[in-house]
Amino acid sequence: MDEIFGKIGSAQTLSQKIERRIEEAIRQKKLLVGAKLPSERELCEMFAVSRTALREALRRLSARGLIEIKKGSGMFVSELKITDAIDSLNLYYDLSFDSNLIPQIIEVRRVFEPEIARMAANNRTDKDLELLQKSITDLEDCDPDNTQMEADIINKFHLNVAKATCNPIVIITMEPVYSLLPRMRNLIYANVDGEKAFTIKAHRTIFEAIRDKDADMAFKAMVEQINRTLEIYTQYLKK
Amino acid sequence: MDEIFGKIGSAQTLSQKIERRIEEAIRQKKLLVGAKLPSERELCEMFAVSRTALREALRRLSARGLIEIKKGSGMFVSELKITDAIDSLNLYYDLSFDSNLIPQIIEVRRVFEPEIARMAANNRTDKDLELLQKSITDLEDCDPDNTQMEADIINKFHLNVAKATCNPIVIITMEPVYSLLPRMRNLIYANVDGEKAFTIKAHRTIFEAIRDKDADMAFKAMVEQINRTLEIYTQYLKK
DNA sequence: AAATATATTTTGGTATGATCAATTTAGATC
DNA sequence: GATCTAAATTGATCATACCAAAATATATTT
Repeated sequence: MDEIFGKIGSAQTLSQKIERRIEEAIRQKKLLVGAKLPSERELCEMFAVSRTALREALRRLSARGLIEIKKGSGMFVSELKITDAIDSLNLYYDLSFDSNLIPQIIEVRRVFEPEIARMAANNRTDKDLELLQKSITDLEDCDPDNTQMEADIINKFHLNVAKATCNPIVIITMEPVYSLLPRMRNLIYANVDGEKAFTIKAHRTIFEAIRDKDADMAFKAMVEQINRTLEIYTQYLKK
Repeated sequence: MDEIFGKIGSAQTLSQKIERRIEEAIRQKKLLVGAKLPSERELCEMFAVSRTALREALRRLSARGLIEIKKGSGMFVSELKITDAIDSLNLYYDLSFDSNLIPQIIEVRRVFEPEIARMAANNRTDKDLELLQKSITDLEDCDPDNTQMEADIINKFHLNVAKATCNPIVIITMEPVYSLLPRMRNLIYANVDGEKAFTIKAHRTIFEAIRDKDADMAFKAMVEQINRTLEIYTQYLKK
């Protein structure tokens, strides 16, 4: 009990109270996705507040992606997209980008991705395989000078591996991490000769292991791939 | 190019334009963290808009964590906290939670947490150790019948292990997962006799391994703990 | 002169009422 | 029954007034 003088009930503003009320209703599924909210005028009466206060609460909720406001037709509970959260994360990195995070991102990938590859090899569907196959051919066909596109394709491949685990928690867990990759890939690959050939080969190996449902091989191949990424980054740092 | 008929330039509302303008200024560091914005009345004049429109833009920005508004003193560019992004992720998880996901959550933990424990053993600071120590004693002192509190303490312990990795990416990645645990823990522990004794022992072992910087032991102990969780859950399902 | 108490000003928060513009709905027309 | 048109609904913006918290300036006290 060391928080005797913790923050006081933080005098919430009226519009914040309204925001919480509606947010709670959504969290508790009293308002389902797609449901139409009462009109502004009606809500004002129900809450017994002015339109000003009410509208500011609604603006906040829409800024957070909880509701969607359509002029002329009404306000609707929207399905919170994970991109809303990721946008927030990206904004964070835009504002406080710190290249120190790059090794930490790689570390996370080094620890998590091999296991993800193993899971994918065990659980992948034929549909997943098609997507992975497509990423591989896209990568091979990609203009060697277009490093941006190459980076995008590789990201997509890794995201598809995560999808192939058939575990939605894995996907939403890793999505924010992958969303950070474009920030660093260009930086790195642009500076290493002959890297592309290796990259293609490594990814093909991972693909084949998942295709053959060889979980241990998938694990191993992913370890190698990420270790290589780490090496390249370390090299890059020395320059 | 399959989006020939993609959405049109989405008629932005006035307050959204204002929001973007200010957001851009912040992104481009024209407004630095801590900087005080002009007062509402001044901004109205500068943008030549009404207070209503301006305020709604400001409410949005504060909802997203970009600015902080202090009644009576003014509005300030705030240091976007990582917790803003995490809150957003948590909300997403919260809304898309489904008890069918429980085994998949456990699977993710089984794969990720041992590695996290290893990282924690390698990187933990003394400060981290204190927090972990506190969680352990809290757990031992906890009223055996208060399963809710017990669950909270255990969650905190695991979150603190993640923090002890000293890798912010790990925290971002795992925090939303942990935020789901309170929903399932009660469900499970409430139904198993003699579980608490084991739980305490297991967590103490993890703690000691991290304390002694014994990475392999930390890994192993965490594996055991999670496997036990899985067992209990499986038992529970059969009932 | 320094510290304290008080009054004033500044700043964000809320309330009304009016008007504009996009959509939808209801009604009239063919 | 389909189509066009007018009216009603709904969110967006504006202008003005007043409230309340915080900061600042001023007066008072020691």
